[in-house]
Amino acid sequence: MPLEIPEVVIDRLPTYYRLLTNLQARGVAVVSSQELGEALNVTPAQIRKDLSYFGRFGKQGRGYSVQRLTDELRTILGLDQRWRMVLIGVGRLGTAIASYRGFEPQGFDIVGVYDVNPEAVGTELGGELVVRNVADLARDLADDPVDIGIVAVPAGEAQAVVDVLVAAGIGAILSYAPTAAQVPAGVEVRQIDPVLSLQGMTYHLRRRDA
Amino acid sequence: MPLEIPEVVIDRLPTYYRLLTNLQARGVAVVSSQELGEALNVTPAQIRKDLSYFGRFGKQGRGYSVQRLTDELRTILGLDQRWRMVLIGVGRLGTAIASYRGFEPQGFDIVGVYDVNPEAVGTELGGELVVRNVADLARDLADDPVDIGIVAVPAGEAQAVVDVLVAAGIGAILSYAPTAAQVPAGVEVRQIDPVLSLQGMTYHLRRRDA
DNA sequence: GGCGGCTTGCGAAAGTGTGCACAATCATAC
DNA sequence: GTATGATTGTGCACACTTTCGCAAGCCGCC
Repeated sequence: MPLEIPEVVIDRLPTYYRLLTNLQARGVAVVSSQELGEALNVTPAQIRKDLSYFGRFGKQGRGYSVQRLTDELRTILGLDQRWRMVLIGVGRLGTAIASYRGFEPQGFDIVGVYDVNPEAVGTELGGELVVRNVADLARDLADDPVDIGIVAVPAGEAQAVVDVLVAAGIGAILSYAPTAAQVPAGVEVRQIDPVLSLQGMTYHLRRRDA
Repeated sequence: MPLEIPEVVIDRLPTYYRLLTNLQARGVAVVSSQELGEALNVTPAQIRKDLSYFGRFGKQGRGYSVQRLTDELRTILGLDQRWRMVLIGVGRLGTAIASYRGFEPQGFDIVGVYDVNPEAVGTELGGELVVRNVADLARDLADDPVDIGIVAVPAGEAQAVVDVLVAAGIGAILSYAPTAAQVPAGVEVRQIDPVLSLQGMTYHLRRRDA
C-alpha cells in the first residue's frame, strides 16, 4: 500500500464487508460492482476505485469472488483477529452496551467493565464480568493492555476517562458520551450519538413540506 | 437560503448546537470561531464558513453571542418543535432504545412501539407505551402520522419495515439494523451500527504498531 | 475620538474525492 | 478458435470541500 488511503474509503469498507458476509451466507459465489452498488446505494465505480487502493481482486467479465473479497477485506480491516475492549460506565446505557450481542460474533470482546459509582462496583454484569472501580483502570490497563475503550459515562466525566485511556496507550475509543473528546494524534475516536443523527434529519424534514 | 447547502455542513451543525447549549448552560455569553474549533477539533474557518451559509450571526472583533447562535441553529435544524417517532422492534436493542432518556429532552418523543412477536404485543414498555402489532403499523400511521421511524428489528425484517414506513409517507428513518435500507429519494436515512465504527478503527489499529 | 487588537464573512486558491469512459481481459458459446 | 457480451481497473476531468488571506467592522482604552 504505497499511497495514502483516504479516510472516507476506510469508512466504507466495513459496509462492503458486511454485505459480502451476507452474500456468502446466502451462498452467492460471485458478485459484480454493479450489484454491490445497488445493494449499498453507491456507484459501481466507487466500489471498484475503493477496492483498487488495496489490490486487484476482481476478474474482468466476471466480477468478484465473494469468498476471495471477503477474505481480503477481513485482512485489510484487521478482522482476522479478536479485539479486546474495556467498557467504562455501567449506567443505563453502559449496561445495554455490555449486554449487546452484536460485538462478540464480529470479533470484539468486552474484557473489563468499570464505573465510579461504589454501589455498582463489585456487582456482576451479564453473569460474567464483575464491575471494577474506575480508579483501578489505569493500573489494570498497564498490567493487561486492551485495544479499544468504550466510553459510556456522562458528558462531564467523559474527558477524564478518555485521558486515562489515552495515557494507558489505547489506540481507539468508541464514545457514546455526548461530547467531542480531545485526544492526541494517532488515537482513533468514533462517536455514537443517535440524537445527532436525528438532528441532522430534522433539518431536511423541515424543508420537505415547506 | 437561496443556494444549496452541502450535506456535510448539515451534519456538522448538530455538534455545534450541542456544544453551544453546553456553553450556555455554563453561562458563557460570547464565543469565537477559534474557541468553538478548539473544542470540536475543526478549523475556525470551517465553522465560520458553515455558519455563513445561513446568515451573518457574528460580530467582528467579538465573536458569536452564544444565546443568539443557539437560537439560530435551533431554528435552522428544526429543533424549535417536538418530533414524533415510532419504534419498531422491542427485542433487546429496541427495549434499550425505548428506555433511553436522551431523546425526550432534545425534543424527540417515541409515541408508539411495535413488534411482530405475539408475546411482546400487548405488554407495557417503560410504564407508558403498550407494544402494538407491527401488522397495525400501516393503519396507525395513516390515522396518526409521525415524523420519524426507528428501526430496531433483525436484518432480515428491516427492509419490510422500512417499506411500510415509506409507504406511510414517513420522512426520516433511524436504523439500528445492520443492513443498507432501500428508500426512494426524499426519505432521510441514518444508520447506527457500533460494529461498523469499530471495524473502521481496527484498520488503523492494525497499522499503528506495524 | 482616534488607535490597536481582534474576529468575522467571504472570494479565491488549494486540496480531495467522485464518476466517466474506455482499453484490457475473461468466460462462454458455437 | 474465434466472436460475443460482460466487467474490471484506472487516467482524467469535474465537482465538491476545505483552507487561506484579507478587507471590513467592532470594542475598549487612553
